[in-house]
Amino acid sequence: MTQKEKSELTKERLLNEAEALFAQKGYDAVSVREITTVARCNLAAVNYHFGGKRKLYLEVFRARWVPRAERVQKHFREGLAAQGSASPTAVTQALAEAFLVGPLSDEERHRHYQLMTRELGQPTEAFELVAEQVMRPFFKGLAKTLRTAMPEGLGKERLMLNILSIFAMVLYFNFARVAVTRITGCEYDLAFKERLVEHIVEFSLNGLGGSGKEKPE
Amino acid sequence: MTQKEKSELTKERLLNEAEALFAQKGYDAVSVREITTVARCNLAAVNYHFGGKRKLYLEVFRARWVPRAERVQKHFREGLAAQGSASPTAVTQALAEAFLVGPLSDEERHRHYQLMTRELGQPTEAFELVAEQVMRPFFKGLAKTLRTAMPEGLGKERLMLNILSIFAMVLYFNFARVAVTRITGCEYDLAFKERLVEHIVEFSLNGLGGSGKEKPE
DNA sequence: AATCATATCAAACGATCGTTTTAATGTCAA
DNA sequence: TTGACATTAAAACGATCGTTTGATATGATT
Repeated sequence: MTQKEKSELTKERLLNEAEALFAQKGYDAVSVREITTVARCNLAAVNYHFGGKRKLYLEVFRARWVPRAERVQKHFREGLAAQGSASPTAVTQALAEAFLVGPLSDEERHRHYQLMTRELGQPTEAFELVAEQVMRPFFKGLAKTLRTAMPEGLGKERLMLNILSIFAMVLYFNFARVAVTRITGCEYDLAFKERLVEHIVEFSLNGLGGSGKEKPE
Repeated sequence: MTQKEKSELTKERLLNEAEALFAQKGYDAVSVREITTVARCNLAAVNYHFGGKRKLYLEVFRARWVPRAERVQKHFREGLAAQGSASPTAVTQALAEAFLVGPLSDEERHRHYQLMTRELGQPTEAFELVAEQVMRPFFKGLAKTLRTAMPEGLGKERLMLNILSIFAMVLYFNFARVAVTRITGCEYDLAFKERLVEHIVEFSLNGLGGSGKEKPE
């Protein structure tokens, strides 16, 4: 193995472990020593390869988060195309499927949304990256897709709020797993996650009305 | 002013400033020196009055967060009673009103949900407090209220998921204000917050279907 | 084989962290 | 007024933080 390849492996390990730790504990709660220890390399490696802790954090988003988000988006577009329709039902179904199941492993998805939620609550430079390279093009395309299938009277803002509300549930049920488990008593096994997808799709499409018609007062 | 009263004022200032900083930056990103500086007291005051940084954090939840949550719950119950009905519509309306407007000032509410969301994503001892003293009784009562108004076939789990989904939106739109502003282009002024309440209520009740009927394919 | 560039390493840097210690100050009862 | 007590204040503690340094080892180049 060449020198260059070994160096690349070290960078890979650092990115992987850094992402896992940042997602799990947040930027401030993770030390460079902790990262380099689990990545089995020297303390100075972070500064040597990335130029510092902050830049490693940003590189996690550049080299890991953004590409993964693009994979999810691609999966969504293909799923929507496969349905042959851009109705709200089809879009919602495809959205929920892509973001809750999609091309990611469960562990990957958990990390993904943890990082995202942290940035949402406390935006840093990384959020600029995500907003510009991932969110903006996605929302632009999605709004265009949906506009043709929804009533013309529906303003752009309402459209955005609808999409954001679906996101809210997706992020929440991934971010707050521990709490959700505690409240519902359900572990995040395959069966529960399937029910979760079903619920979010149904709720997004029909709200409370979908899972039970309102009794007359 | 007596000695005791002055001491209480110091504790009050510490609790207030600590809560604001913890909500804004998260536990790890806030130092005891920062808290004591903005609270205009000595560095040692945190240890003297609360026994340490961790215990101050817990006291923020005990003395500030839990009582505030109980105020919100009281407001919800009264709002529901005023409607004279426990239909899903009435409950949703009362929920959204209590949690998005309710008895709290905007700043208070923002802090409240920031702290909550941080605990959801990374539960500490404080989450135990919240789960036991606030969430458990609330969900218990809410489930009981809703069960009579919803179809009998609707399982307890689905009921929980519906409530959690409303929570998800409430938390999200409070926690991710910066991002929401960035995406929608809307500032969190009074008008936008009113539209937000309207949206969440409508979305919770009718999903996407409520804000625009699906076009035939 | 000799030279150079690169990656890794142990060690130490100054800064800041939460906490403790010790002294000074103010308050209230006796 | 004096002694006891509670609170504040300044200073220092050891630990850990992110980063830098200089030495060493390793692979590539001439």
